[in-house]
Amino acid sequence: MSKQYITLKDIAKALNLSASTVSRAMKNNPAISAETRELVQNFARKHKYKPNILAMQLRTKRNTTIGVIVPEIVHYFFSTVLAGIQAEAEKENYNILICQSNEDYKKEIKCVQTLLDARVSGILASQSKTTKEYDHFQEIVDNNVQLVFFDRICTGINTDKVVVDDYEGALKAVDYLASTGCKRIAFLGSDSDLPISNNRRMGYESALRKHKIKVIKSLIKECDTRELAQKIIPDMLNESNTPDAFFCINDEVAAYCLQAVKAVGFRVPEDISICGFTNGYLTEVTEPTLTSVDQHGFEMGITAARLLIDRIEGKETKKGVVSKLIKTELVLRNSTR
Amino acid sequence: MSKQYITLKDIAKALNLSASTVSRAMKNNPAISAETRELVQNFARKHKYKPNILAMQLRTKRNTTIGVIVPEIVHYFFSTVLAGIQAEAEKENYNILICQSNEDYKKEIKCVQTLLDARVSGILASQSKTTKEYDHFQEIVDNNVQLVFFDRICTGINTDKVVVDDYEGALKAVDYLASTGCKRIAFLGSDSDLPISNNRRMGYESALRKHKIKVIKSLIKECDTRELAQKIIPDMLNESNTPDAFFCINDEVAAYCLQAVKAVGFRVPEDISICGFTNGYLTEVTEPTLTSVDQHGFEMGITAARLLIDRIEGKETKKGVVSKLIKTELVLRNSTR
DNA sequence: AGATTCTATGCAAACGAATGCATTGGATAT
DNA sequence: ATATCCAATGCATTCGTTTGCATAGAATCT
Repeated sequence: MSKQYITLKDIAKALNLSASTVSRAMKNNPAISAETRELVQNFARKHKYKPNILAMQLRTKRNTTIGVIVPEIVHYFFSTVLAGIQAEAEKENYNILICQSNEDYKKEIKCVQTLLDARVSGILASQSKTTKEYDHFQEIVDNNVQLVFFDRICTGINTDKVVVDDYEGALKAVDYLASTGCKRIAFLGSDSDLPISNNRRMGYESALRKHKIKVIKSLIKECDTRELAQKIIPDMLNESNTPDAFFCINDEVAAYCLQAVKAVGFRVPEDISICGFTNGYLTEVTEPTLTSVDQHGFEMGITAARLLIDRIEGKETKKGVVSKLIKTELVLRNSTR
Repeated sequence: MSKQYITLKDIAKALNLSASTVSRAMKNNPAISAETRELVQNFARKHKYKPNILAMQLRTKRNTTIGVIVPEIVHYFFSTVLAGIQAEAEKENYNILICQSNEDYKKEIKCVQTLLDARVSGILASQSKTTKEYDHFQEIVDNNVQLVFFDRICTGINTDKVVVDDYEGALKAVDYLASTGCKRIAFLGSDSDLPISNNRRMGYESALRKHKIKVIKSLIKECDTRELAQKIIPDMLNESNTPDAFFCINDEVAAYCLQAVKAVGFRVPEDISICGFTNGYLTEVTEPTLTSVDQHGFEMGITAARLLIDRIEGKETKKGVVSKLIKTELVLRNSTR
């Protein structure tokens, strides 16, 4: 279709030079005289010459596109990470190709295929919740394509990763809750296969131990969506010994938790404290506003992209697996004492 | 770096055929005998042959990547549109390259360059708020690259577009407000240069006229961010004749409006009704929940991608400009009577 | 002046796939 | 038996760049 772009050969012909000379002149190759260089570059500028990246990449076998696989685009945290990836990639003149798995294993496989087909030189991935097998990720590695996981890492495969310090985030949050007098702190988590949930539970338990509070099984639930929140939380509030705090796996659950708690007549934070995880849009518009653990998604995106690009360009030379931790930050608002 | 992929030539050598035969066999070219076809395709499958898209595109000069320019990725509406674009593009085996202008004119120019450099065959764009000149968009057209605007269209350039029916959305919302008895309905809009804001104001005014309510200048403000909301709204509430409804340009402003209104002691919706625009995450977690106009971002993404791909493939043959309207939907919740 | 070096350039072959145009061998027609 | 045709395959070129190597002419050395 579009064929209006001018090529090296066109320039060469116009200037009575060979394509190789033009190529070198454009790249400031010292073998080319200053005059010709100027001549060529001026001509190129004037005629808006754009090198054909396809041809370039075909020839040099190096490609400046990286692929990203996220479970969902319409999601505060992931879109924040995407923004970070985009920022860093752009700085390094990489393009990013984005795929969405929709939390679906089959779709995730298709994403991998799409990205490998596109010959990306590296992939940043966050695993879908439903993924239990890893052959598709293994295929990436087998094809010598760099792979870095972020946030939802894949435990079945040994490769670089960037994760939020979930343990520490949970620890700080629950420590804070306990230090303000909460004794029966509930943990609303996710599938315990997911490291992010598991690590937070460990942080949660550590904090409890630190405060000499017993870990009670019935206060730990798998509850990571709006639907589950609206089903599970009212039940928990009906039991004899109601929680006096909820530490939630994400802001959404925390927000619906807030509603459920208020609906039953408890005051927040006087009777029950609530803390979320993400620190996204929602935190400022709930009533009361929501205390939450910030995951620094933008920074995570930058870090992950940085690491991937360093791998691609051979600047990160560590032989084994590189793991980076992104620090969390507890942001206090009015849903906690 | 990555050179492990197997090529047509490799297959040819292994099977003692020529590359052209292999190429044709892979494409089910009838000139090739059934046996050879099977032979080749089985071999290819077994060795996970992936055609090199770069080479293919270089040769055929058609490229299946489309670029997208959005003002912000971390934004409910735009991320929804992105998801729609992604879904449609994937269905048609197109890849999408995403750029973010950050509402910055200079950055937007850079986005265009990046996408043209990448030789995308089409671009979907939503203009940044700060853009007042259009040379960069013109360059897209000049290079014979297809261009479709969505949502924030560029008035300075004559090309296909997909927009929300802002006029009708505003009309429906304000009509509803008036029909529930609101008499002094404020409009919190955006820069009047932006068609989306202007069209909504017109819808707003039409609704008022329909209900024989006078349009009052002081009830129309430019207020499209959290910061402005927190500054402007309290002032409006302090005036003698306070509004009894706010129709806001987005959910965010509506949510902060809600807070400001309640802070002064008004009840929502009894004293003052509030209506947002977007119908995103926020609407369910405010108190009361927020009535809002749904923009059907996902559908917009699909429609825009569809149109662009049809243009690229020559299936949309209309000579002039194609404009598509996405219908809105008023979603009633508890912030309106 | 002849040999050597350097400077600036061009030639040609890649990269991987697609494709118009041969070419081959066998089958059919005459 | 020869001419004709078709089916199946190969050759060679092309897309736009890059790059090792060759080469031309000028400059320097001896």
